[in-house]
Amino acid sequence: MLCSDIFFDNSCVGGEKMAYSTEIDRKWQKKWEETKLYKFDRENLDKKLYCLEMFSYPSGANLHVGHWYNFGLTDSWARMKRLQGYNVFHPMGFDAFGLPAENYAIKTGIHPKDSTYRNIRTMEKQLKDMGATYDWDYEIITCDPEYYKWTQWMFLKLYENGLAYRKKAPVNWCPSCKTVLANEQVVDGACERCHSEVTKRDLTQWFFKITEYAQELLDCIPGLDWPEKTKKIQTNWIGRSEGAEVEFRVDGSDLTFKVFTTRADTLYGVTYVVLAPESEITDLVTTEEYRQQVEEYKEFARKQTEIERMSTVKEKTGVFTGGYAINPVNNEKVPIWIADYVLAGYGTGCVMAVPAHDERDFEFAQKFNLPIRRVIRGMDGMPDELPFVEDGILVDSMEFSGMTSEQARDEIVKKLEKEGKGEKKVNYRLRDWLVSRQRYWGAPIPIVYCECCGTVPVPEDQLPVELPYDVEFTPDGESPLAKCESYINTVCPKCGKPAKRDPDTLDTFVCSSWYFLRYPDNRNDKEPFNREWINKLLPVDKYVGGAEHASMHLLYARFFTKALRDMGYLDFDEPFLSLVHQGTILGPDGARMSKSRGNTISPDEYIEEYGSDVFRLYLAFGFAYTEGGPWNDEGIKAISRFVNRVERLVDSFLNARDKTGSDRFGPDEKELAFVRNTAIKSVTEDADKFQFNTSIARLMELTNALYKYEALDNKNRKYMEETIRDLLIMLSPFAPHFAEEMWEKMGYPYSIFNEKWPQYDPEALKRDTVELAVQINGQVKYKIEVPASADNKEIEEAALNDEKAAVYLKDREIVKVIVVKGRLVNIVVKK
RNA sequence: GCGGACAUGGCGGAACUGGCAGACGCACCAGACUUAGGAUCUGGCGGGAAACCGUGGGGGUUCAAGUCCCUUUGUCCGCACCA
Repeated sequence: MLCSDIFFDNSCVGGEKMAYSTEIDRKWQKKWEETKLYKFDRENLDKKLYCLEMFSYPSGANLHVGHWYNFGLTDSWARMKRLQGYNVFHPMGFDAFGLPAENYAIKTGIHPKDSTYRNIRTMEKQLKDMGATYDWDYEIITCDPEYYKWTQWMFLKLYENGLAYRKKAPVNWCPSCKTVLANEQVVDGACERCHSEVTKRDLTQWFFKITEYAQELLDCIPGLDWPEKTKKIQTNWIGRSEGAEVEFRVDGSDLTFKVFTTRADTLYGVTYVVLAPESEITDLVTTEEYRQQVEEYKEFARKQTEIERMSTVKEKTGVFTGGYAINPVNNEKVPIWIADYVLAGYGTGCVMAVPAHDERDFEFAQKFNLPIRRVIRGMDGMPDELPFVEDGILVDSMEFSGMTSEQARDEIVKKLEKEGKGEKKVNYRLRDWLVSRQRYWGAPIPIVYCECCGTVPVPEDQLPVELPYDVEFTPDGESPLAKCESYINTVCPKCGKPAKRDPDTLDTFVCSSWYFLRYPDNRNDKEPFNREWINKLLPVDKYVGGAEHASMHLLYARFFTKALRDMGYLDFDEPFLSLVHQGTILGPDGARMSKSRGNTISPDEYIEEYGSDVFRLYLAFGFAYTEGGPWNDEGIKAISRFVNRVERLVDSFLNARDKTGSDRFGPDEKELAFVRNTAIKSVTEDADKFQFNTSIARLMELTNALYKYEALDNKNRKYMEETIRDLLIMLSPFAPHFAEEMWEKMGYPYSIFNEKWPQYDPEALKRDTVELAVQINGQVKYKIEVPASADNKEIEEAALNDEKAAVYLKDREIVKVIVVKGRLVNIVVKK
């Protein structure tokens, strides 16, 4: 038993202490810090590269596999870029406001501020243990008053520029989180965070006018180096739709209302109009006789949860208001209904119903016995039973009859335009961003309400509006800050009379909408950032984080950037030029990791056993980066073996260093050179596009080739050393501590990270002869060896004259021969 | 319901612009070294006795298809009464 360690441990080869471990990690982390290896160089900005991971929420637990996958591998990428001569700016910080800390406080009584800062300390330590290249001088923490002061400043600037406004509107309410939510935070009718069913509440809340930028947000998407999927999500989220706005008059009154339609060609088929139950004009058109049923229906609609309302299978409901509208194209009187299939937030909240040519209207009309009038026929006898929703030829539409739908849309709107009753209109699905939250742990909204002066922004020199510490934050639907007398009661900055502060805090997405702008200038206490300086450092060149932020953070950050540009604070259009999403590492059972499933993988245990580099390397090698996949214990063991294999290679090289070698450059060296240069080329290209698995594969091949070469009796030690040198440099981004240790072992000067990334020699990739596959009618039958320089004619001859060819060509006619240089020869024959 | 992505050995995953499918690794098998092996090294490894067959299923285009087109199934994602 006593000896088992020695026997079963691989640490005693060649009498020297072997095996990379956490000790090596610590050794180099210390040295890197002491020598300030990763300090960003503020001078040489012509080759700057801003590499950023989405910062994270400081949770109490240790870093999980997902953090390592995102941070560790992006760090490898950053390290490679550094070796390639880039001046890499790679900061890290914390998205520290948010619900978990507050909920934790409600449960345990520990103040969010205390738990958050404690968690941040733990996480900082863990991130340092990971050995990433972060320059901590640029750290930011969004719950620091020095940071949220500027978040509040952002709010005020948006307010001054008409991009922040307050309105009363039906807003999404999560009964469990006891706060409102932005549209983006409602997923399938449920709260994104706690999955409770979201309901509607009529509240006065702050909004950011992101819709003002809908078109530009859409227009810039094609130019972004982002995953297509993410671009598509944003495009759909913005949801541009072209149509017309048409004005209807209410019968017997001066009142008018507009409807948005993409099918102006069907205007002659309108048989009724429908208002959203929440629409303000509902009350105005409702007649006394129908008032009660309208009120009852409004109540019914209001009570529904989002999930109920969104259900497309449910039967249509609605009631007649008693009022009538006049169709502007033919002055026909049509009844006005209200129904919850019309959404208050989209378009004008009113639709013209054309049951003959719209499925929803058709269903509704059938149920309530409303007239259905065909005005479109299918083209060329195309089947056109109702509801016929395609384009076609107009019928029964006065002078427009006979036109195509496309033509009629234009002509009808033109006519309405002349009469001032309609115009072309682009509509967006995107709604303004609701930013108020009835919670404590967030940046306070810097607004004061004064009885005399009304809504008064807090003057800049009074920022930050600090969060009070002693607060009762049990949520009851009212903002915790509202109950904090000392906070809520203040004086009006304008007139000095008593006034009240806004009791809400800002959505944490506001904090993360501009943090990338603050990193480069995080100590600036005069302004959020210096314009000239961030114009030099931004945009972010490579942004890496989860795909779940496609329609929220990434859209908001783009909006902020554009708004700040237009307000004159910066001079670029987009914050993140290139974006990568990491995949998800699943549990060994292939399911999403979760405590309840008991399939979580704790990085710490593996790091303790194998060291941080082995863990990182496994994450790099075992998965397609953007896909992720199931964890596999065997995989990490394999990587550990690979690391040991490299170390043994270095050791055996060193043991024989003094022995004489040759300086020949024969076939063996040529073969080694081929593998070496292939590796350089492939690793450079693959790692650049976050294809780490194939990068590591090429390094394994190079290691295998070196082993093969090492086994030879007579070798060119100088060339072998050069090759090992390249191997270590290329391995260093992925296994930084280990590579640094091997580098030192080889006797090279500190640090490997100050070396130059190797460049491949195209000559070494050329082989003297190449093997080509020969196909007969597309099937590979045999192989031939030809000089690499052979032209098509020579290759064809070699293929046809090969001794193996005869069998296949006997009694057959050669139709043609296709030669693909360097690949194959295809001989097409027939009997 | 609409839109998109994906589907490759026992497993994780490779495959340029249509050009030898299965790189690299795991697992497995054999051998070597060994008192020993869960260490290390060497070799093998899609199926099939072979002809041949093989990239979810079916069809097509092409000299040639994992890759392009049509269709179908399954998984995942986005949107979901958007007028």
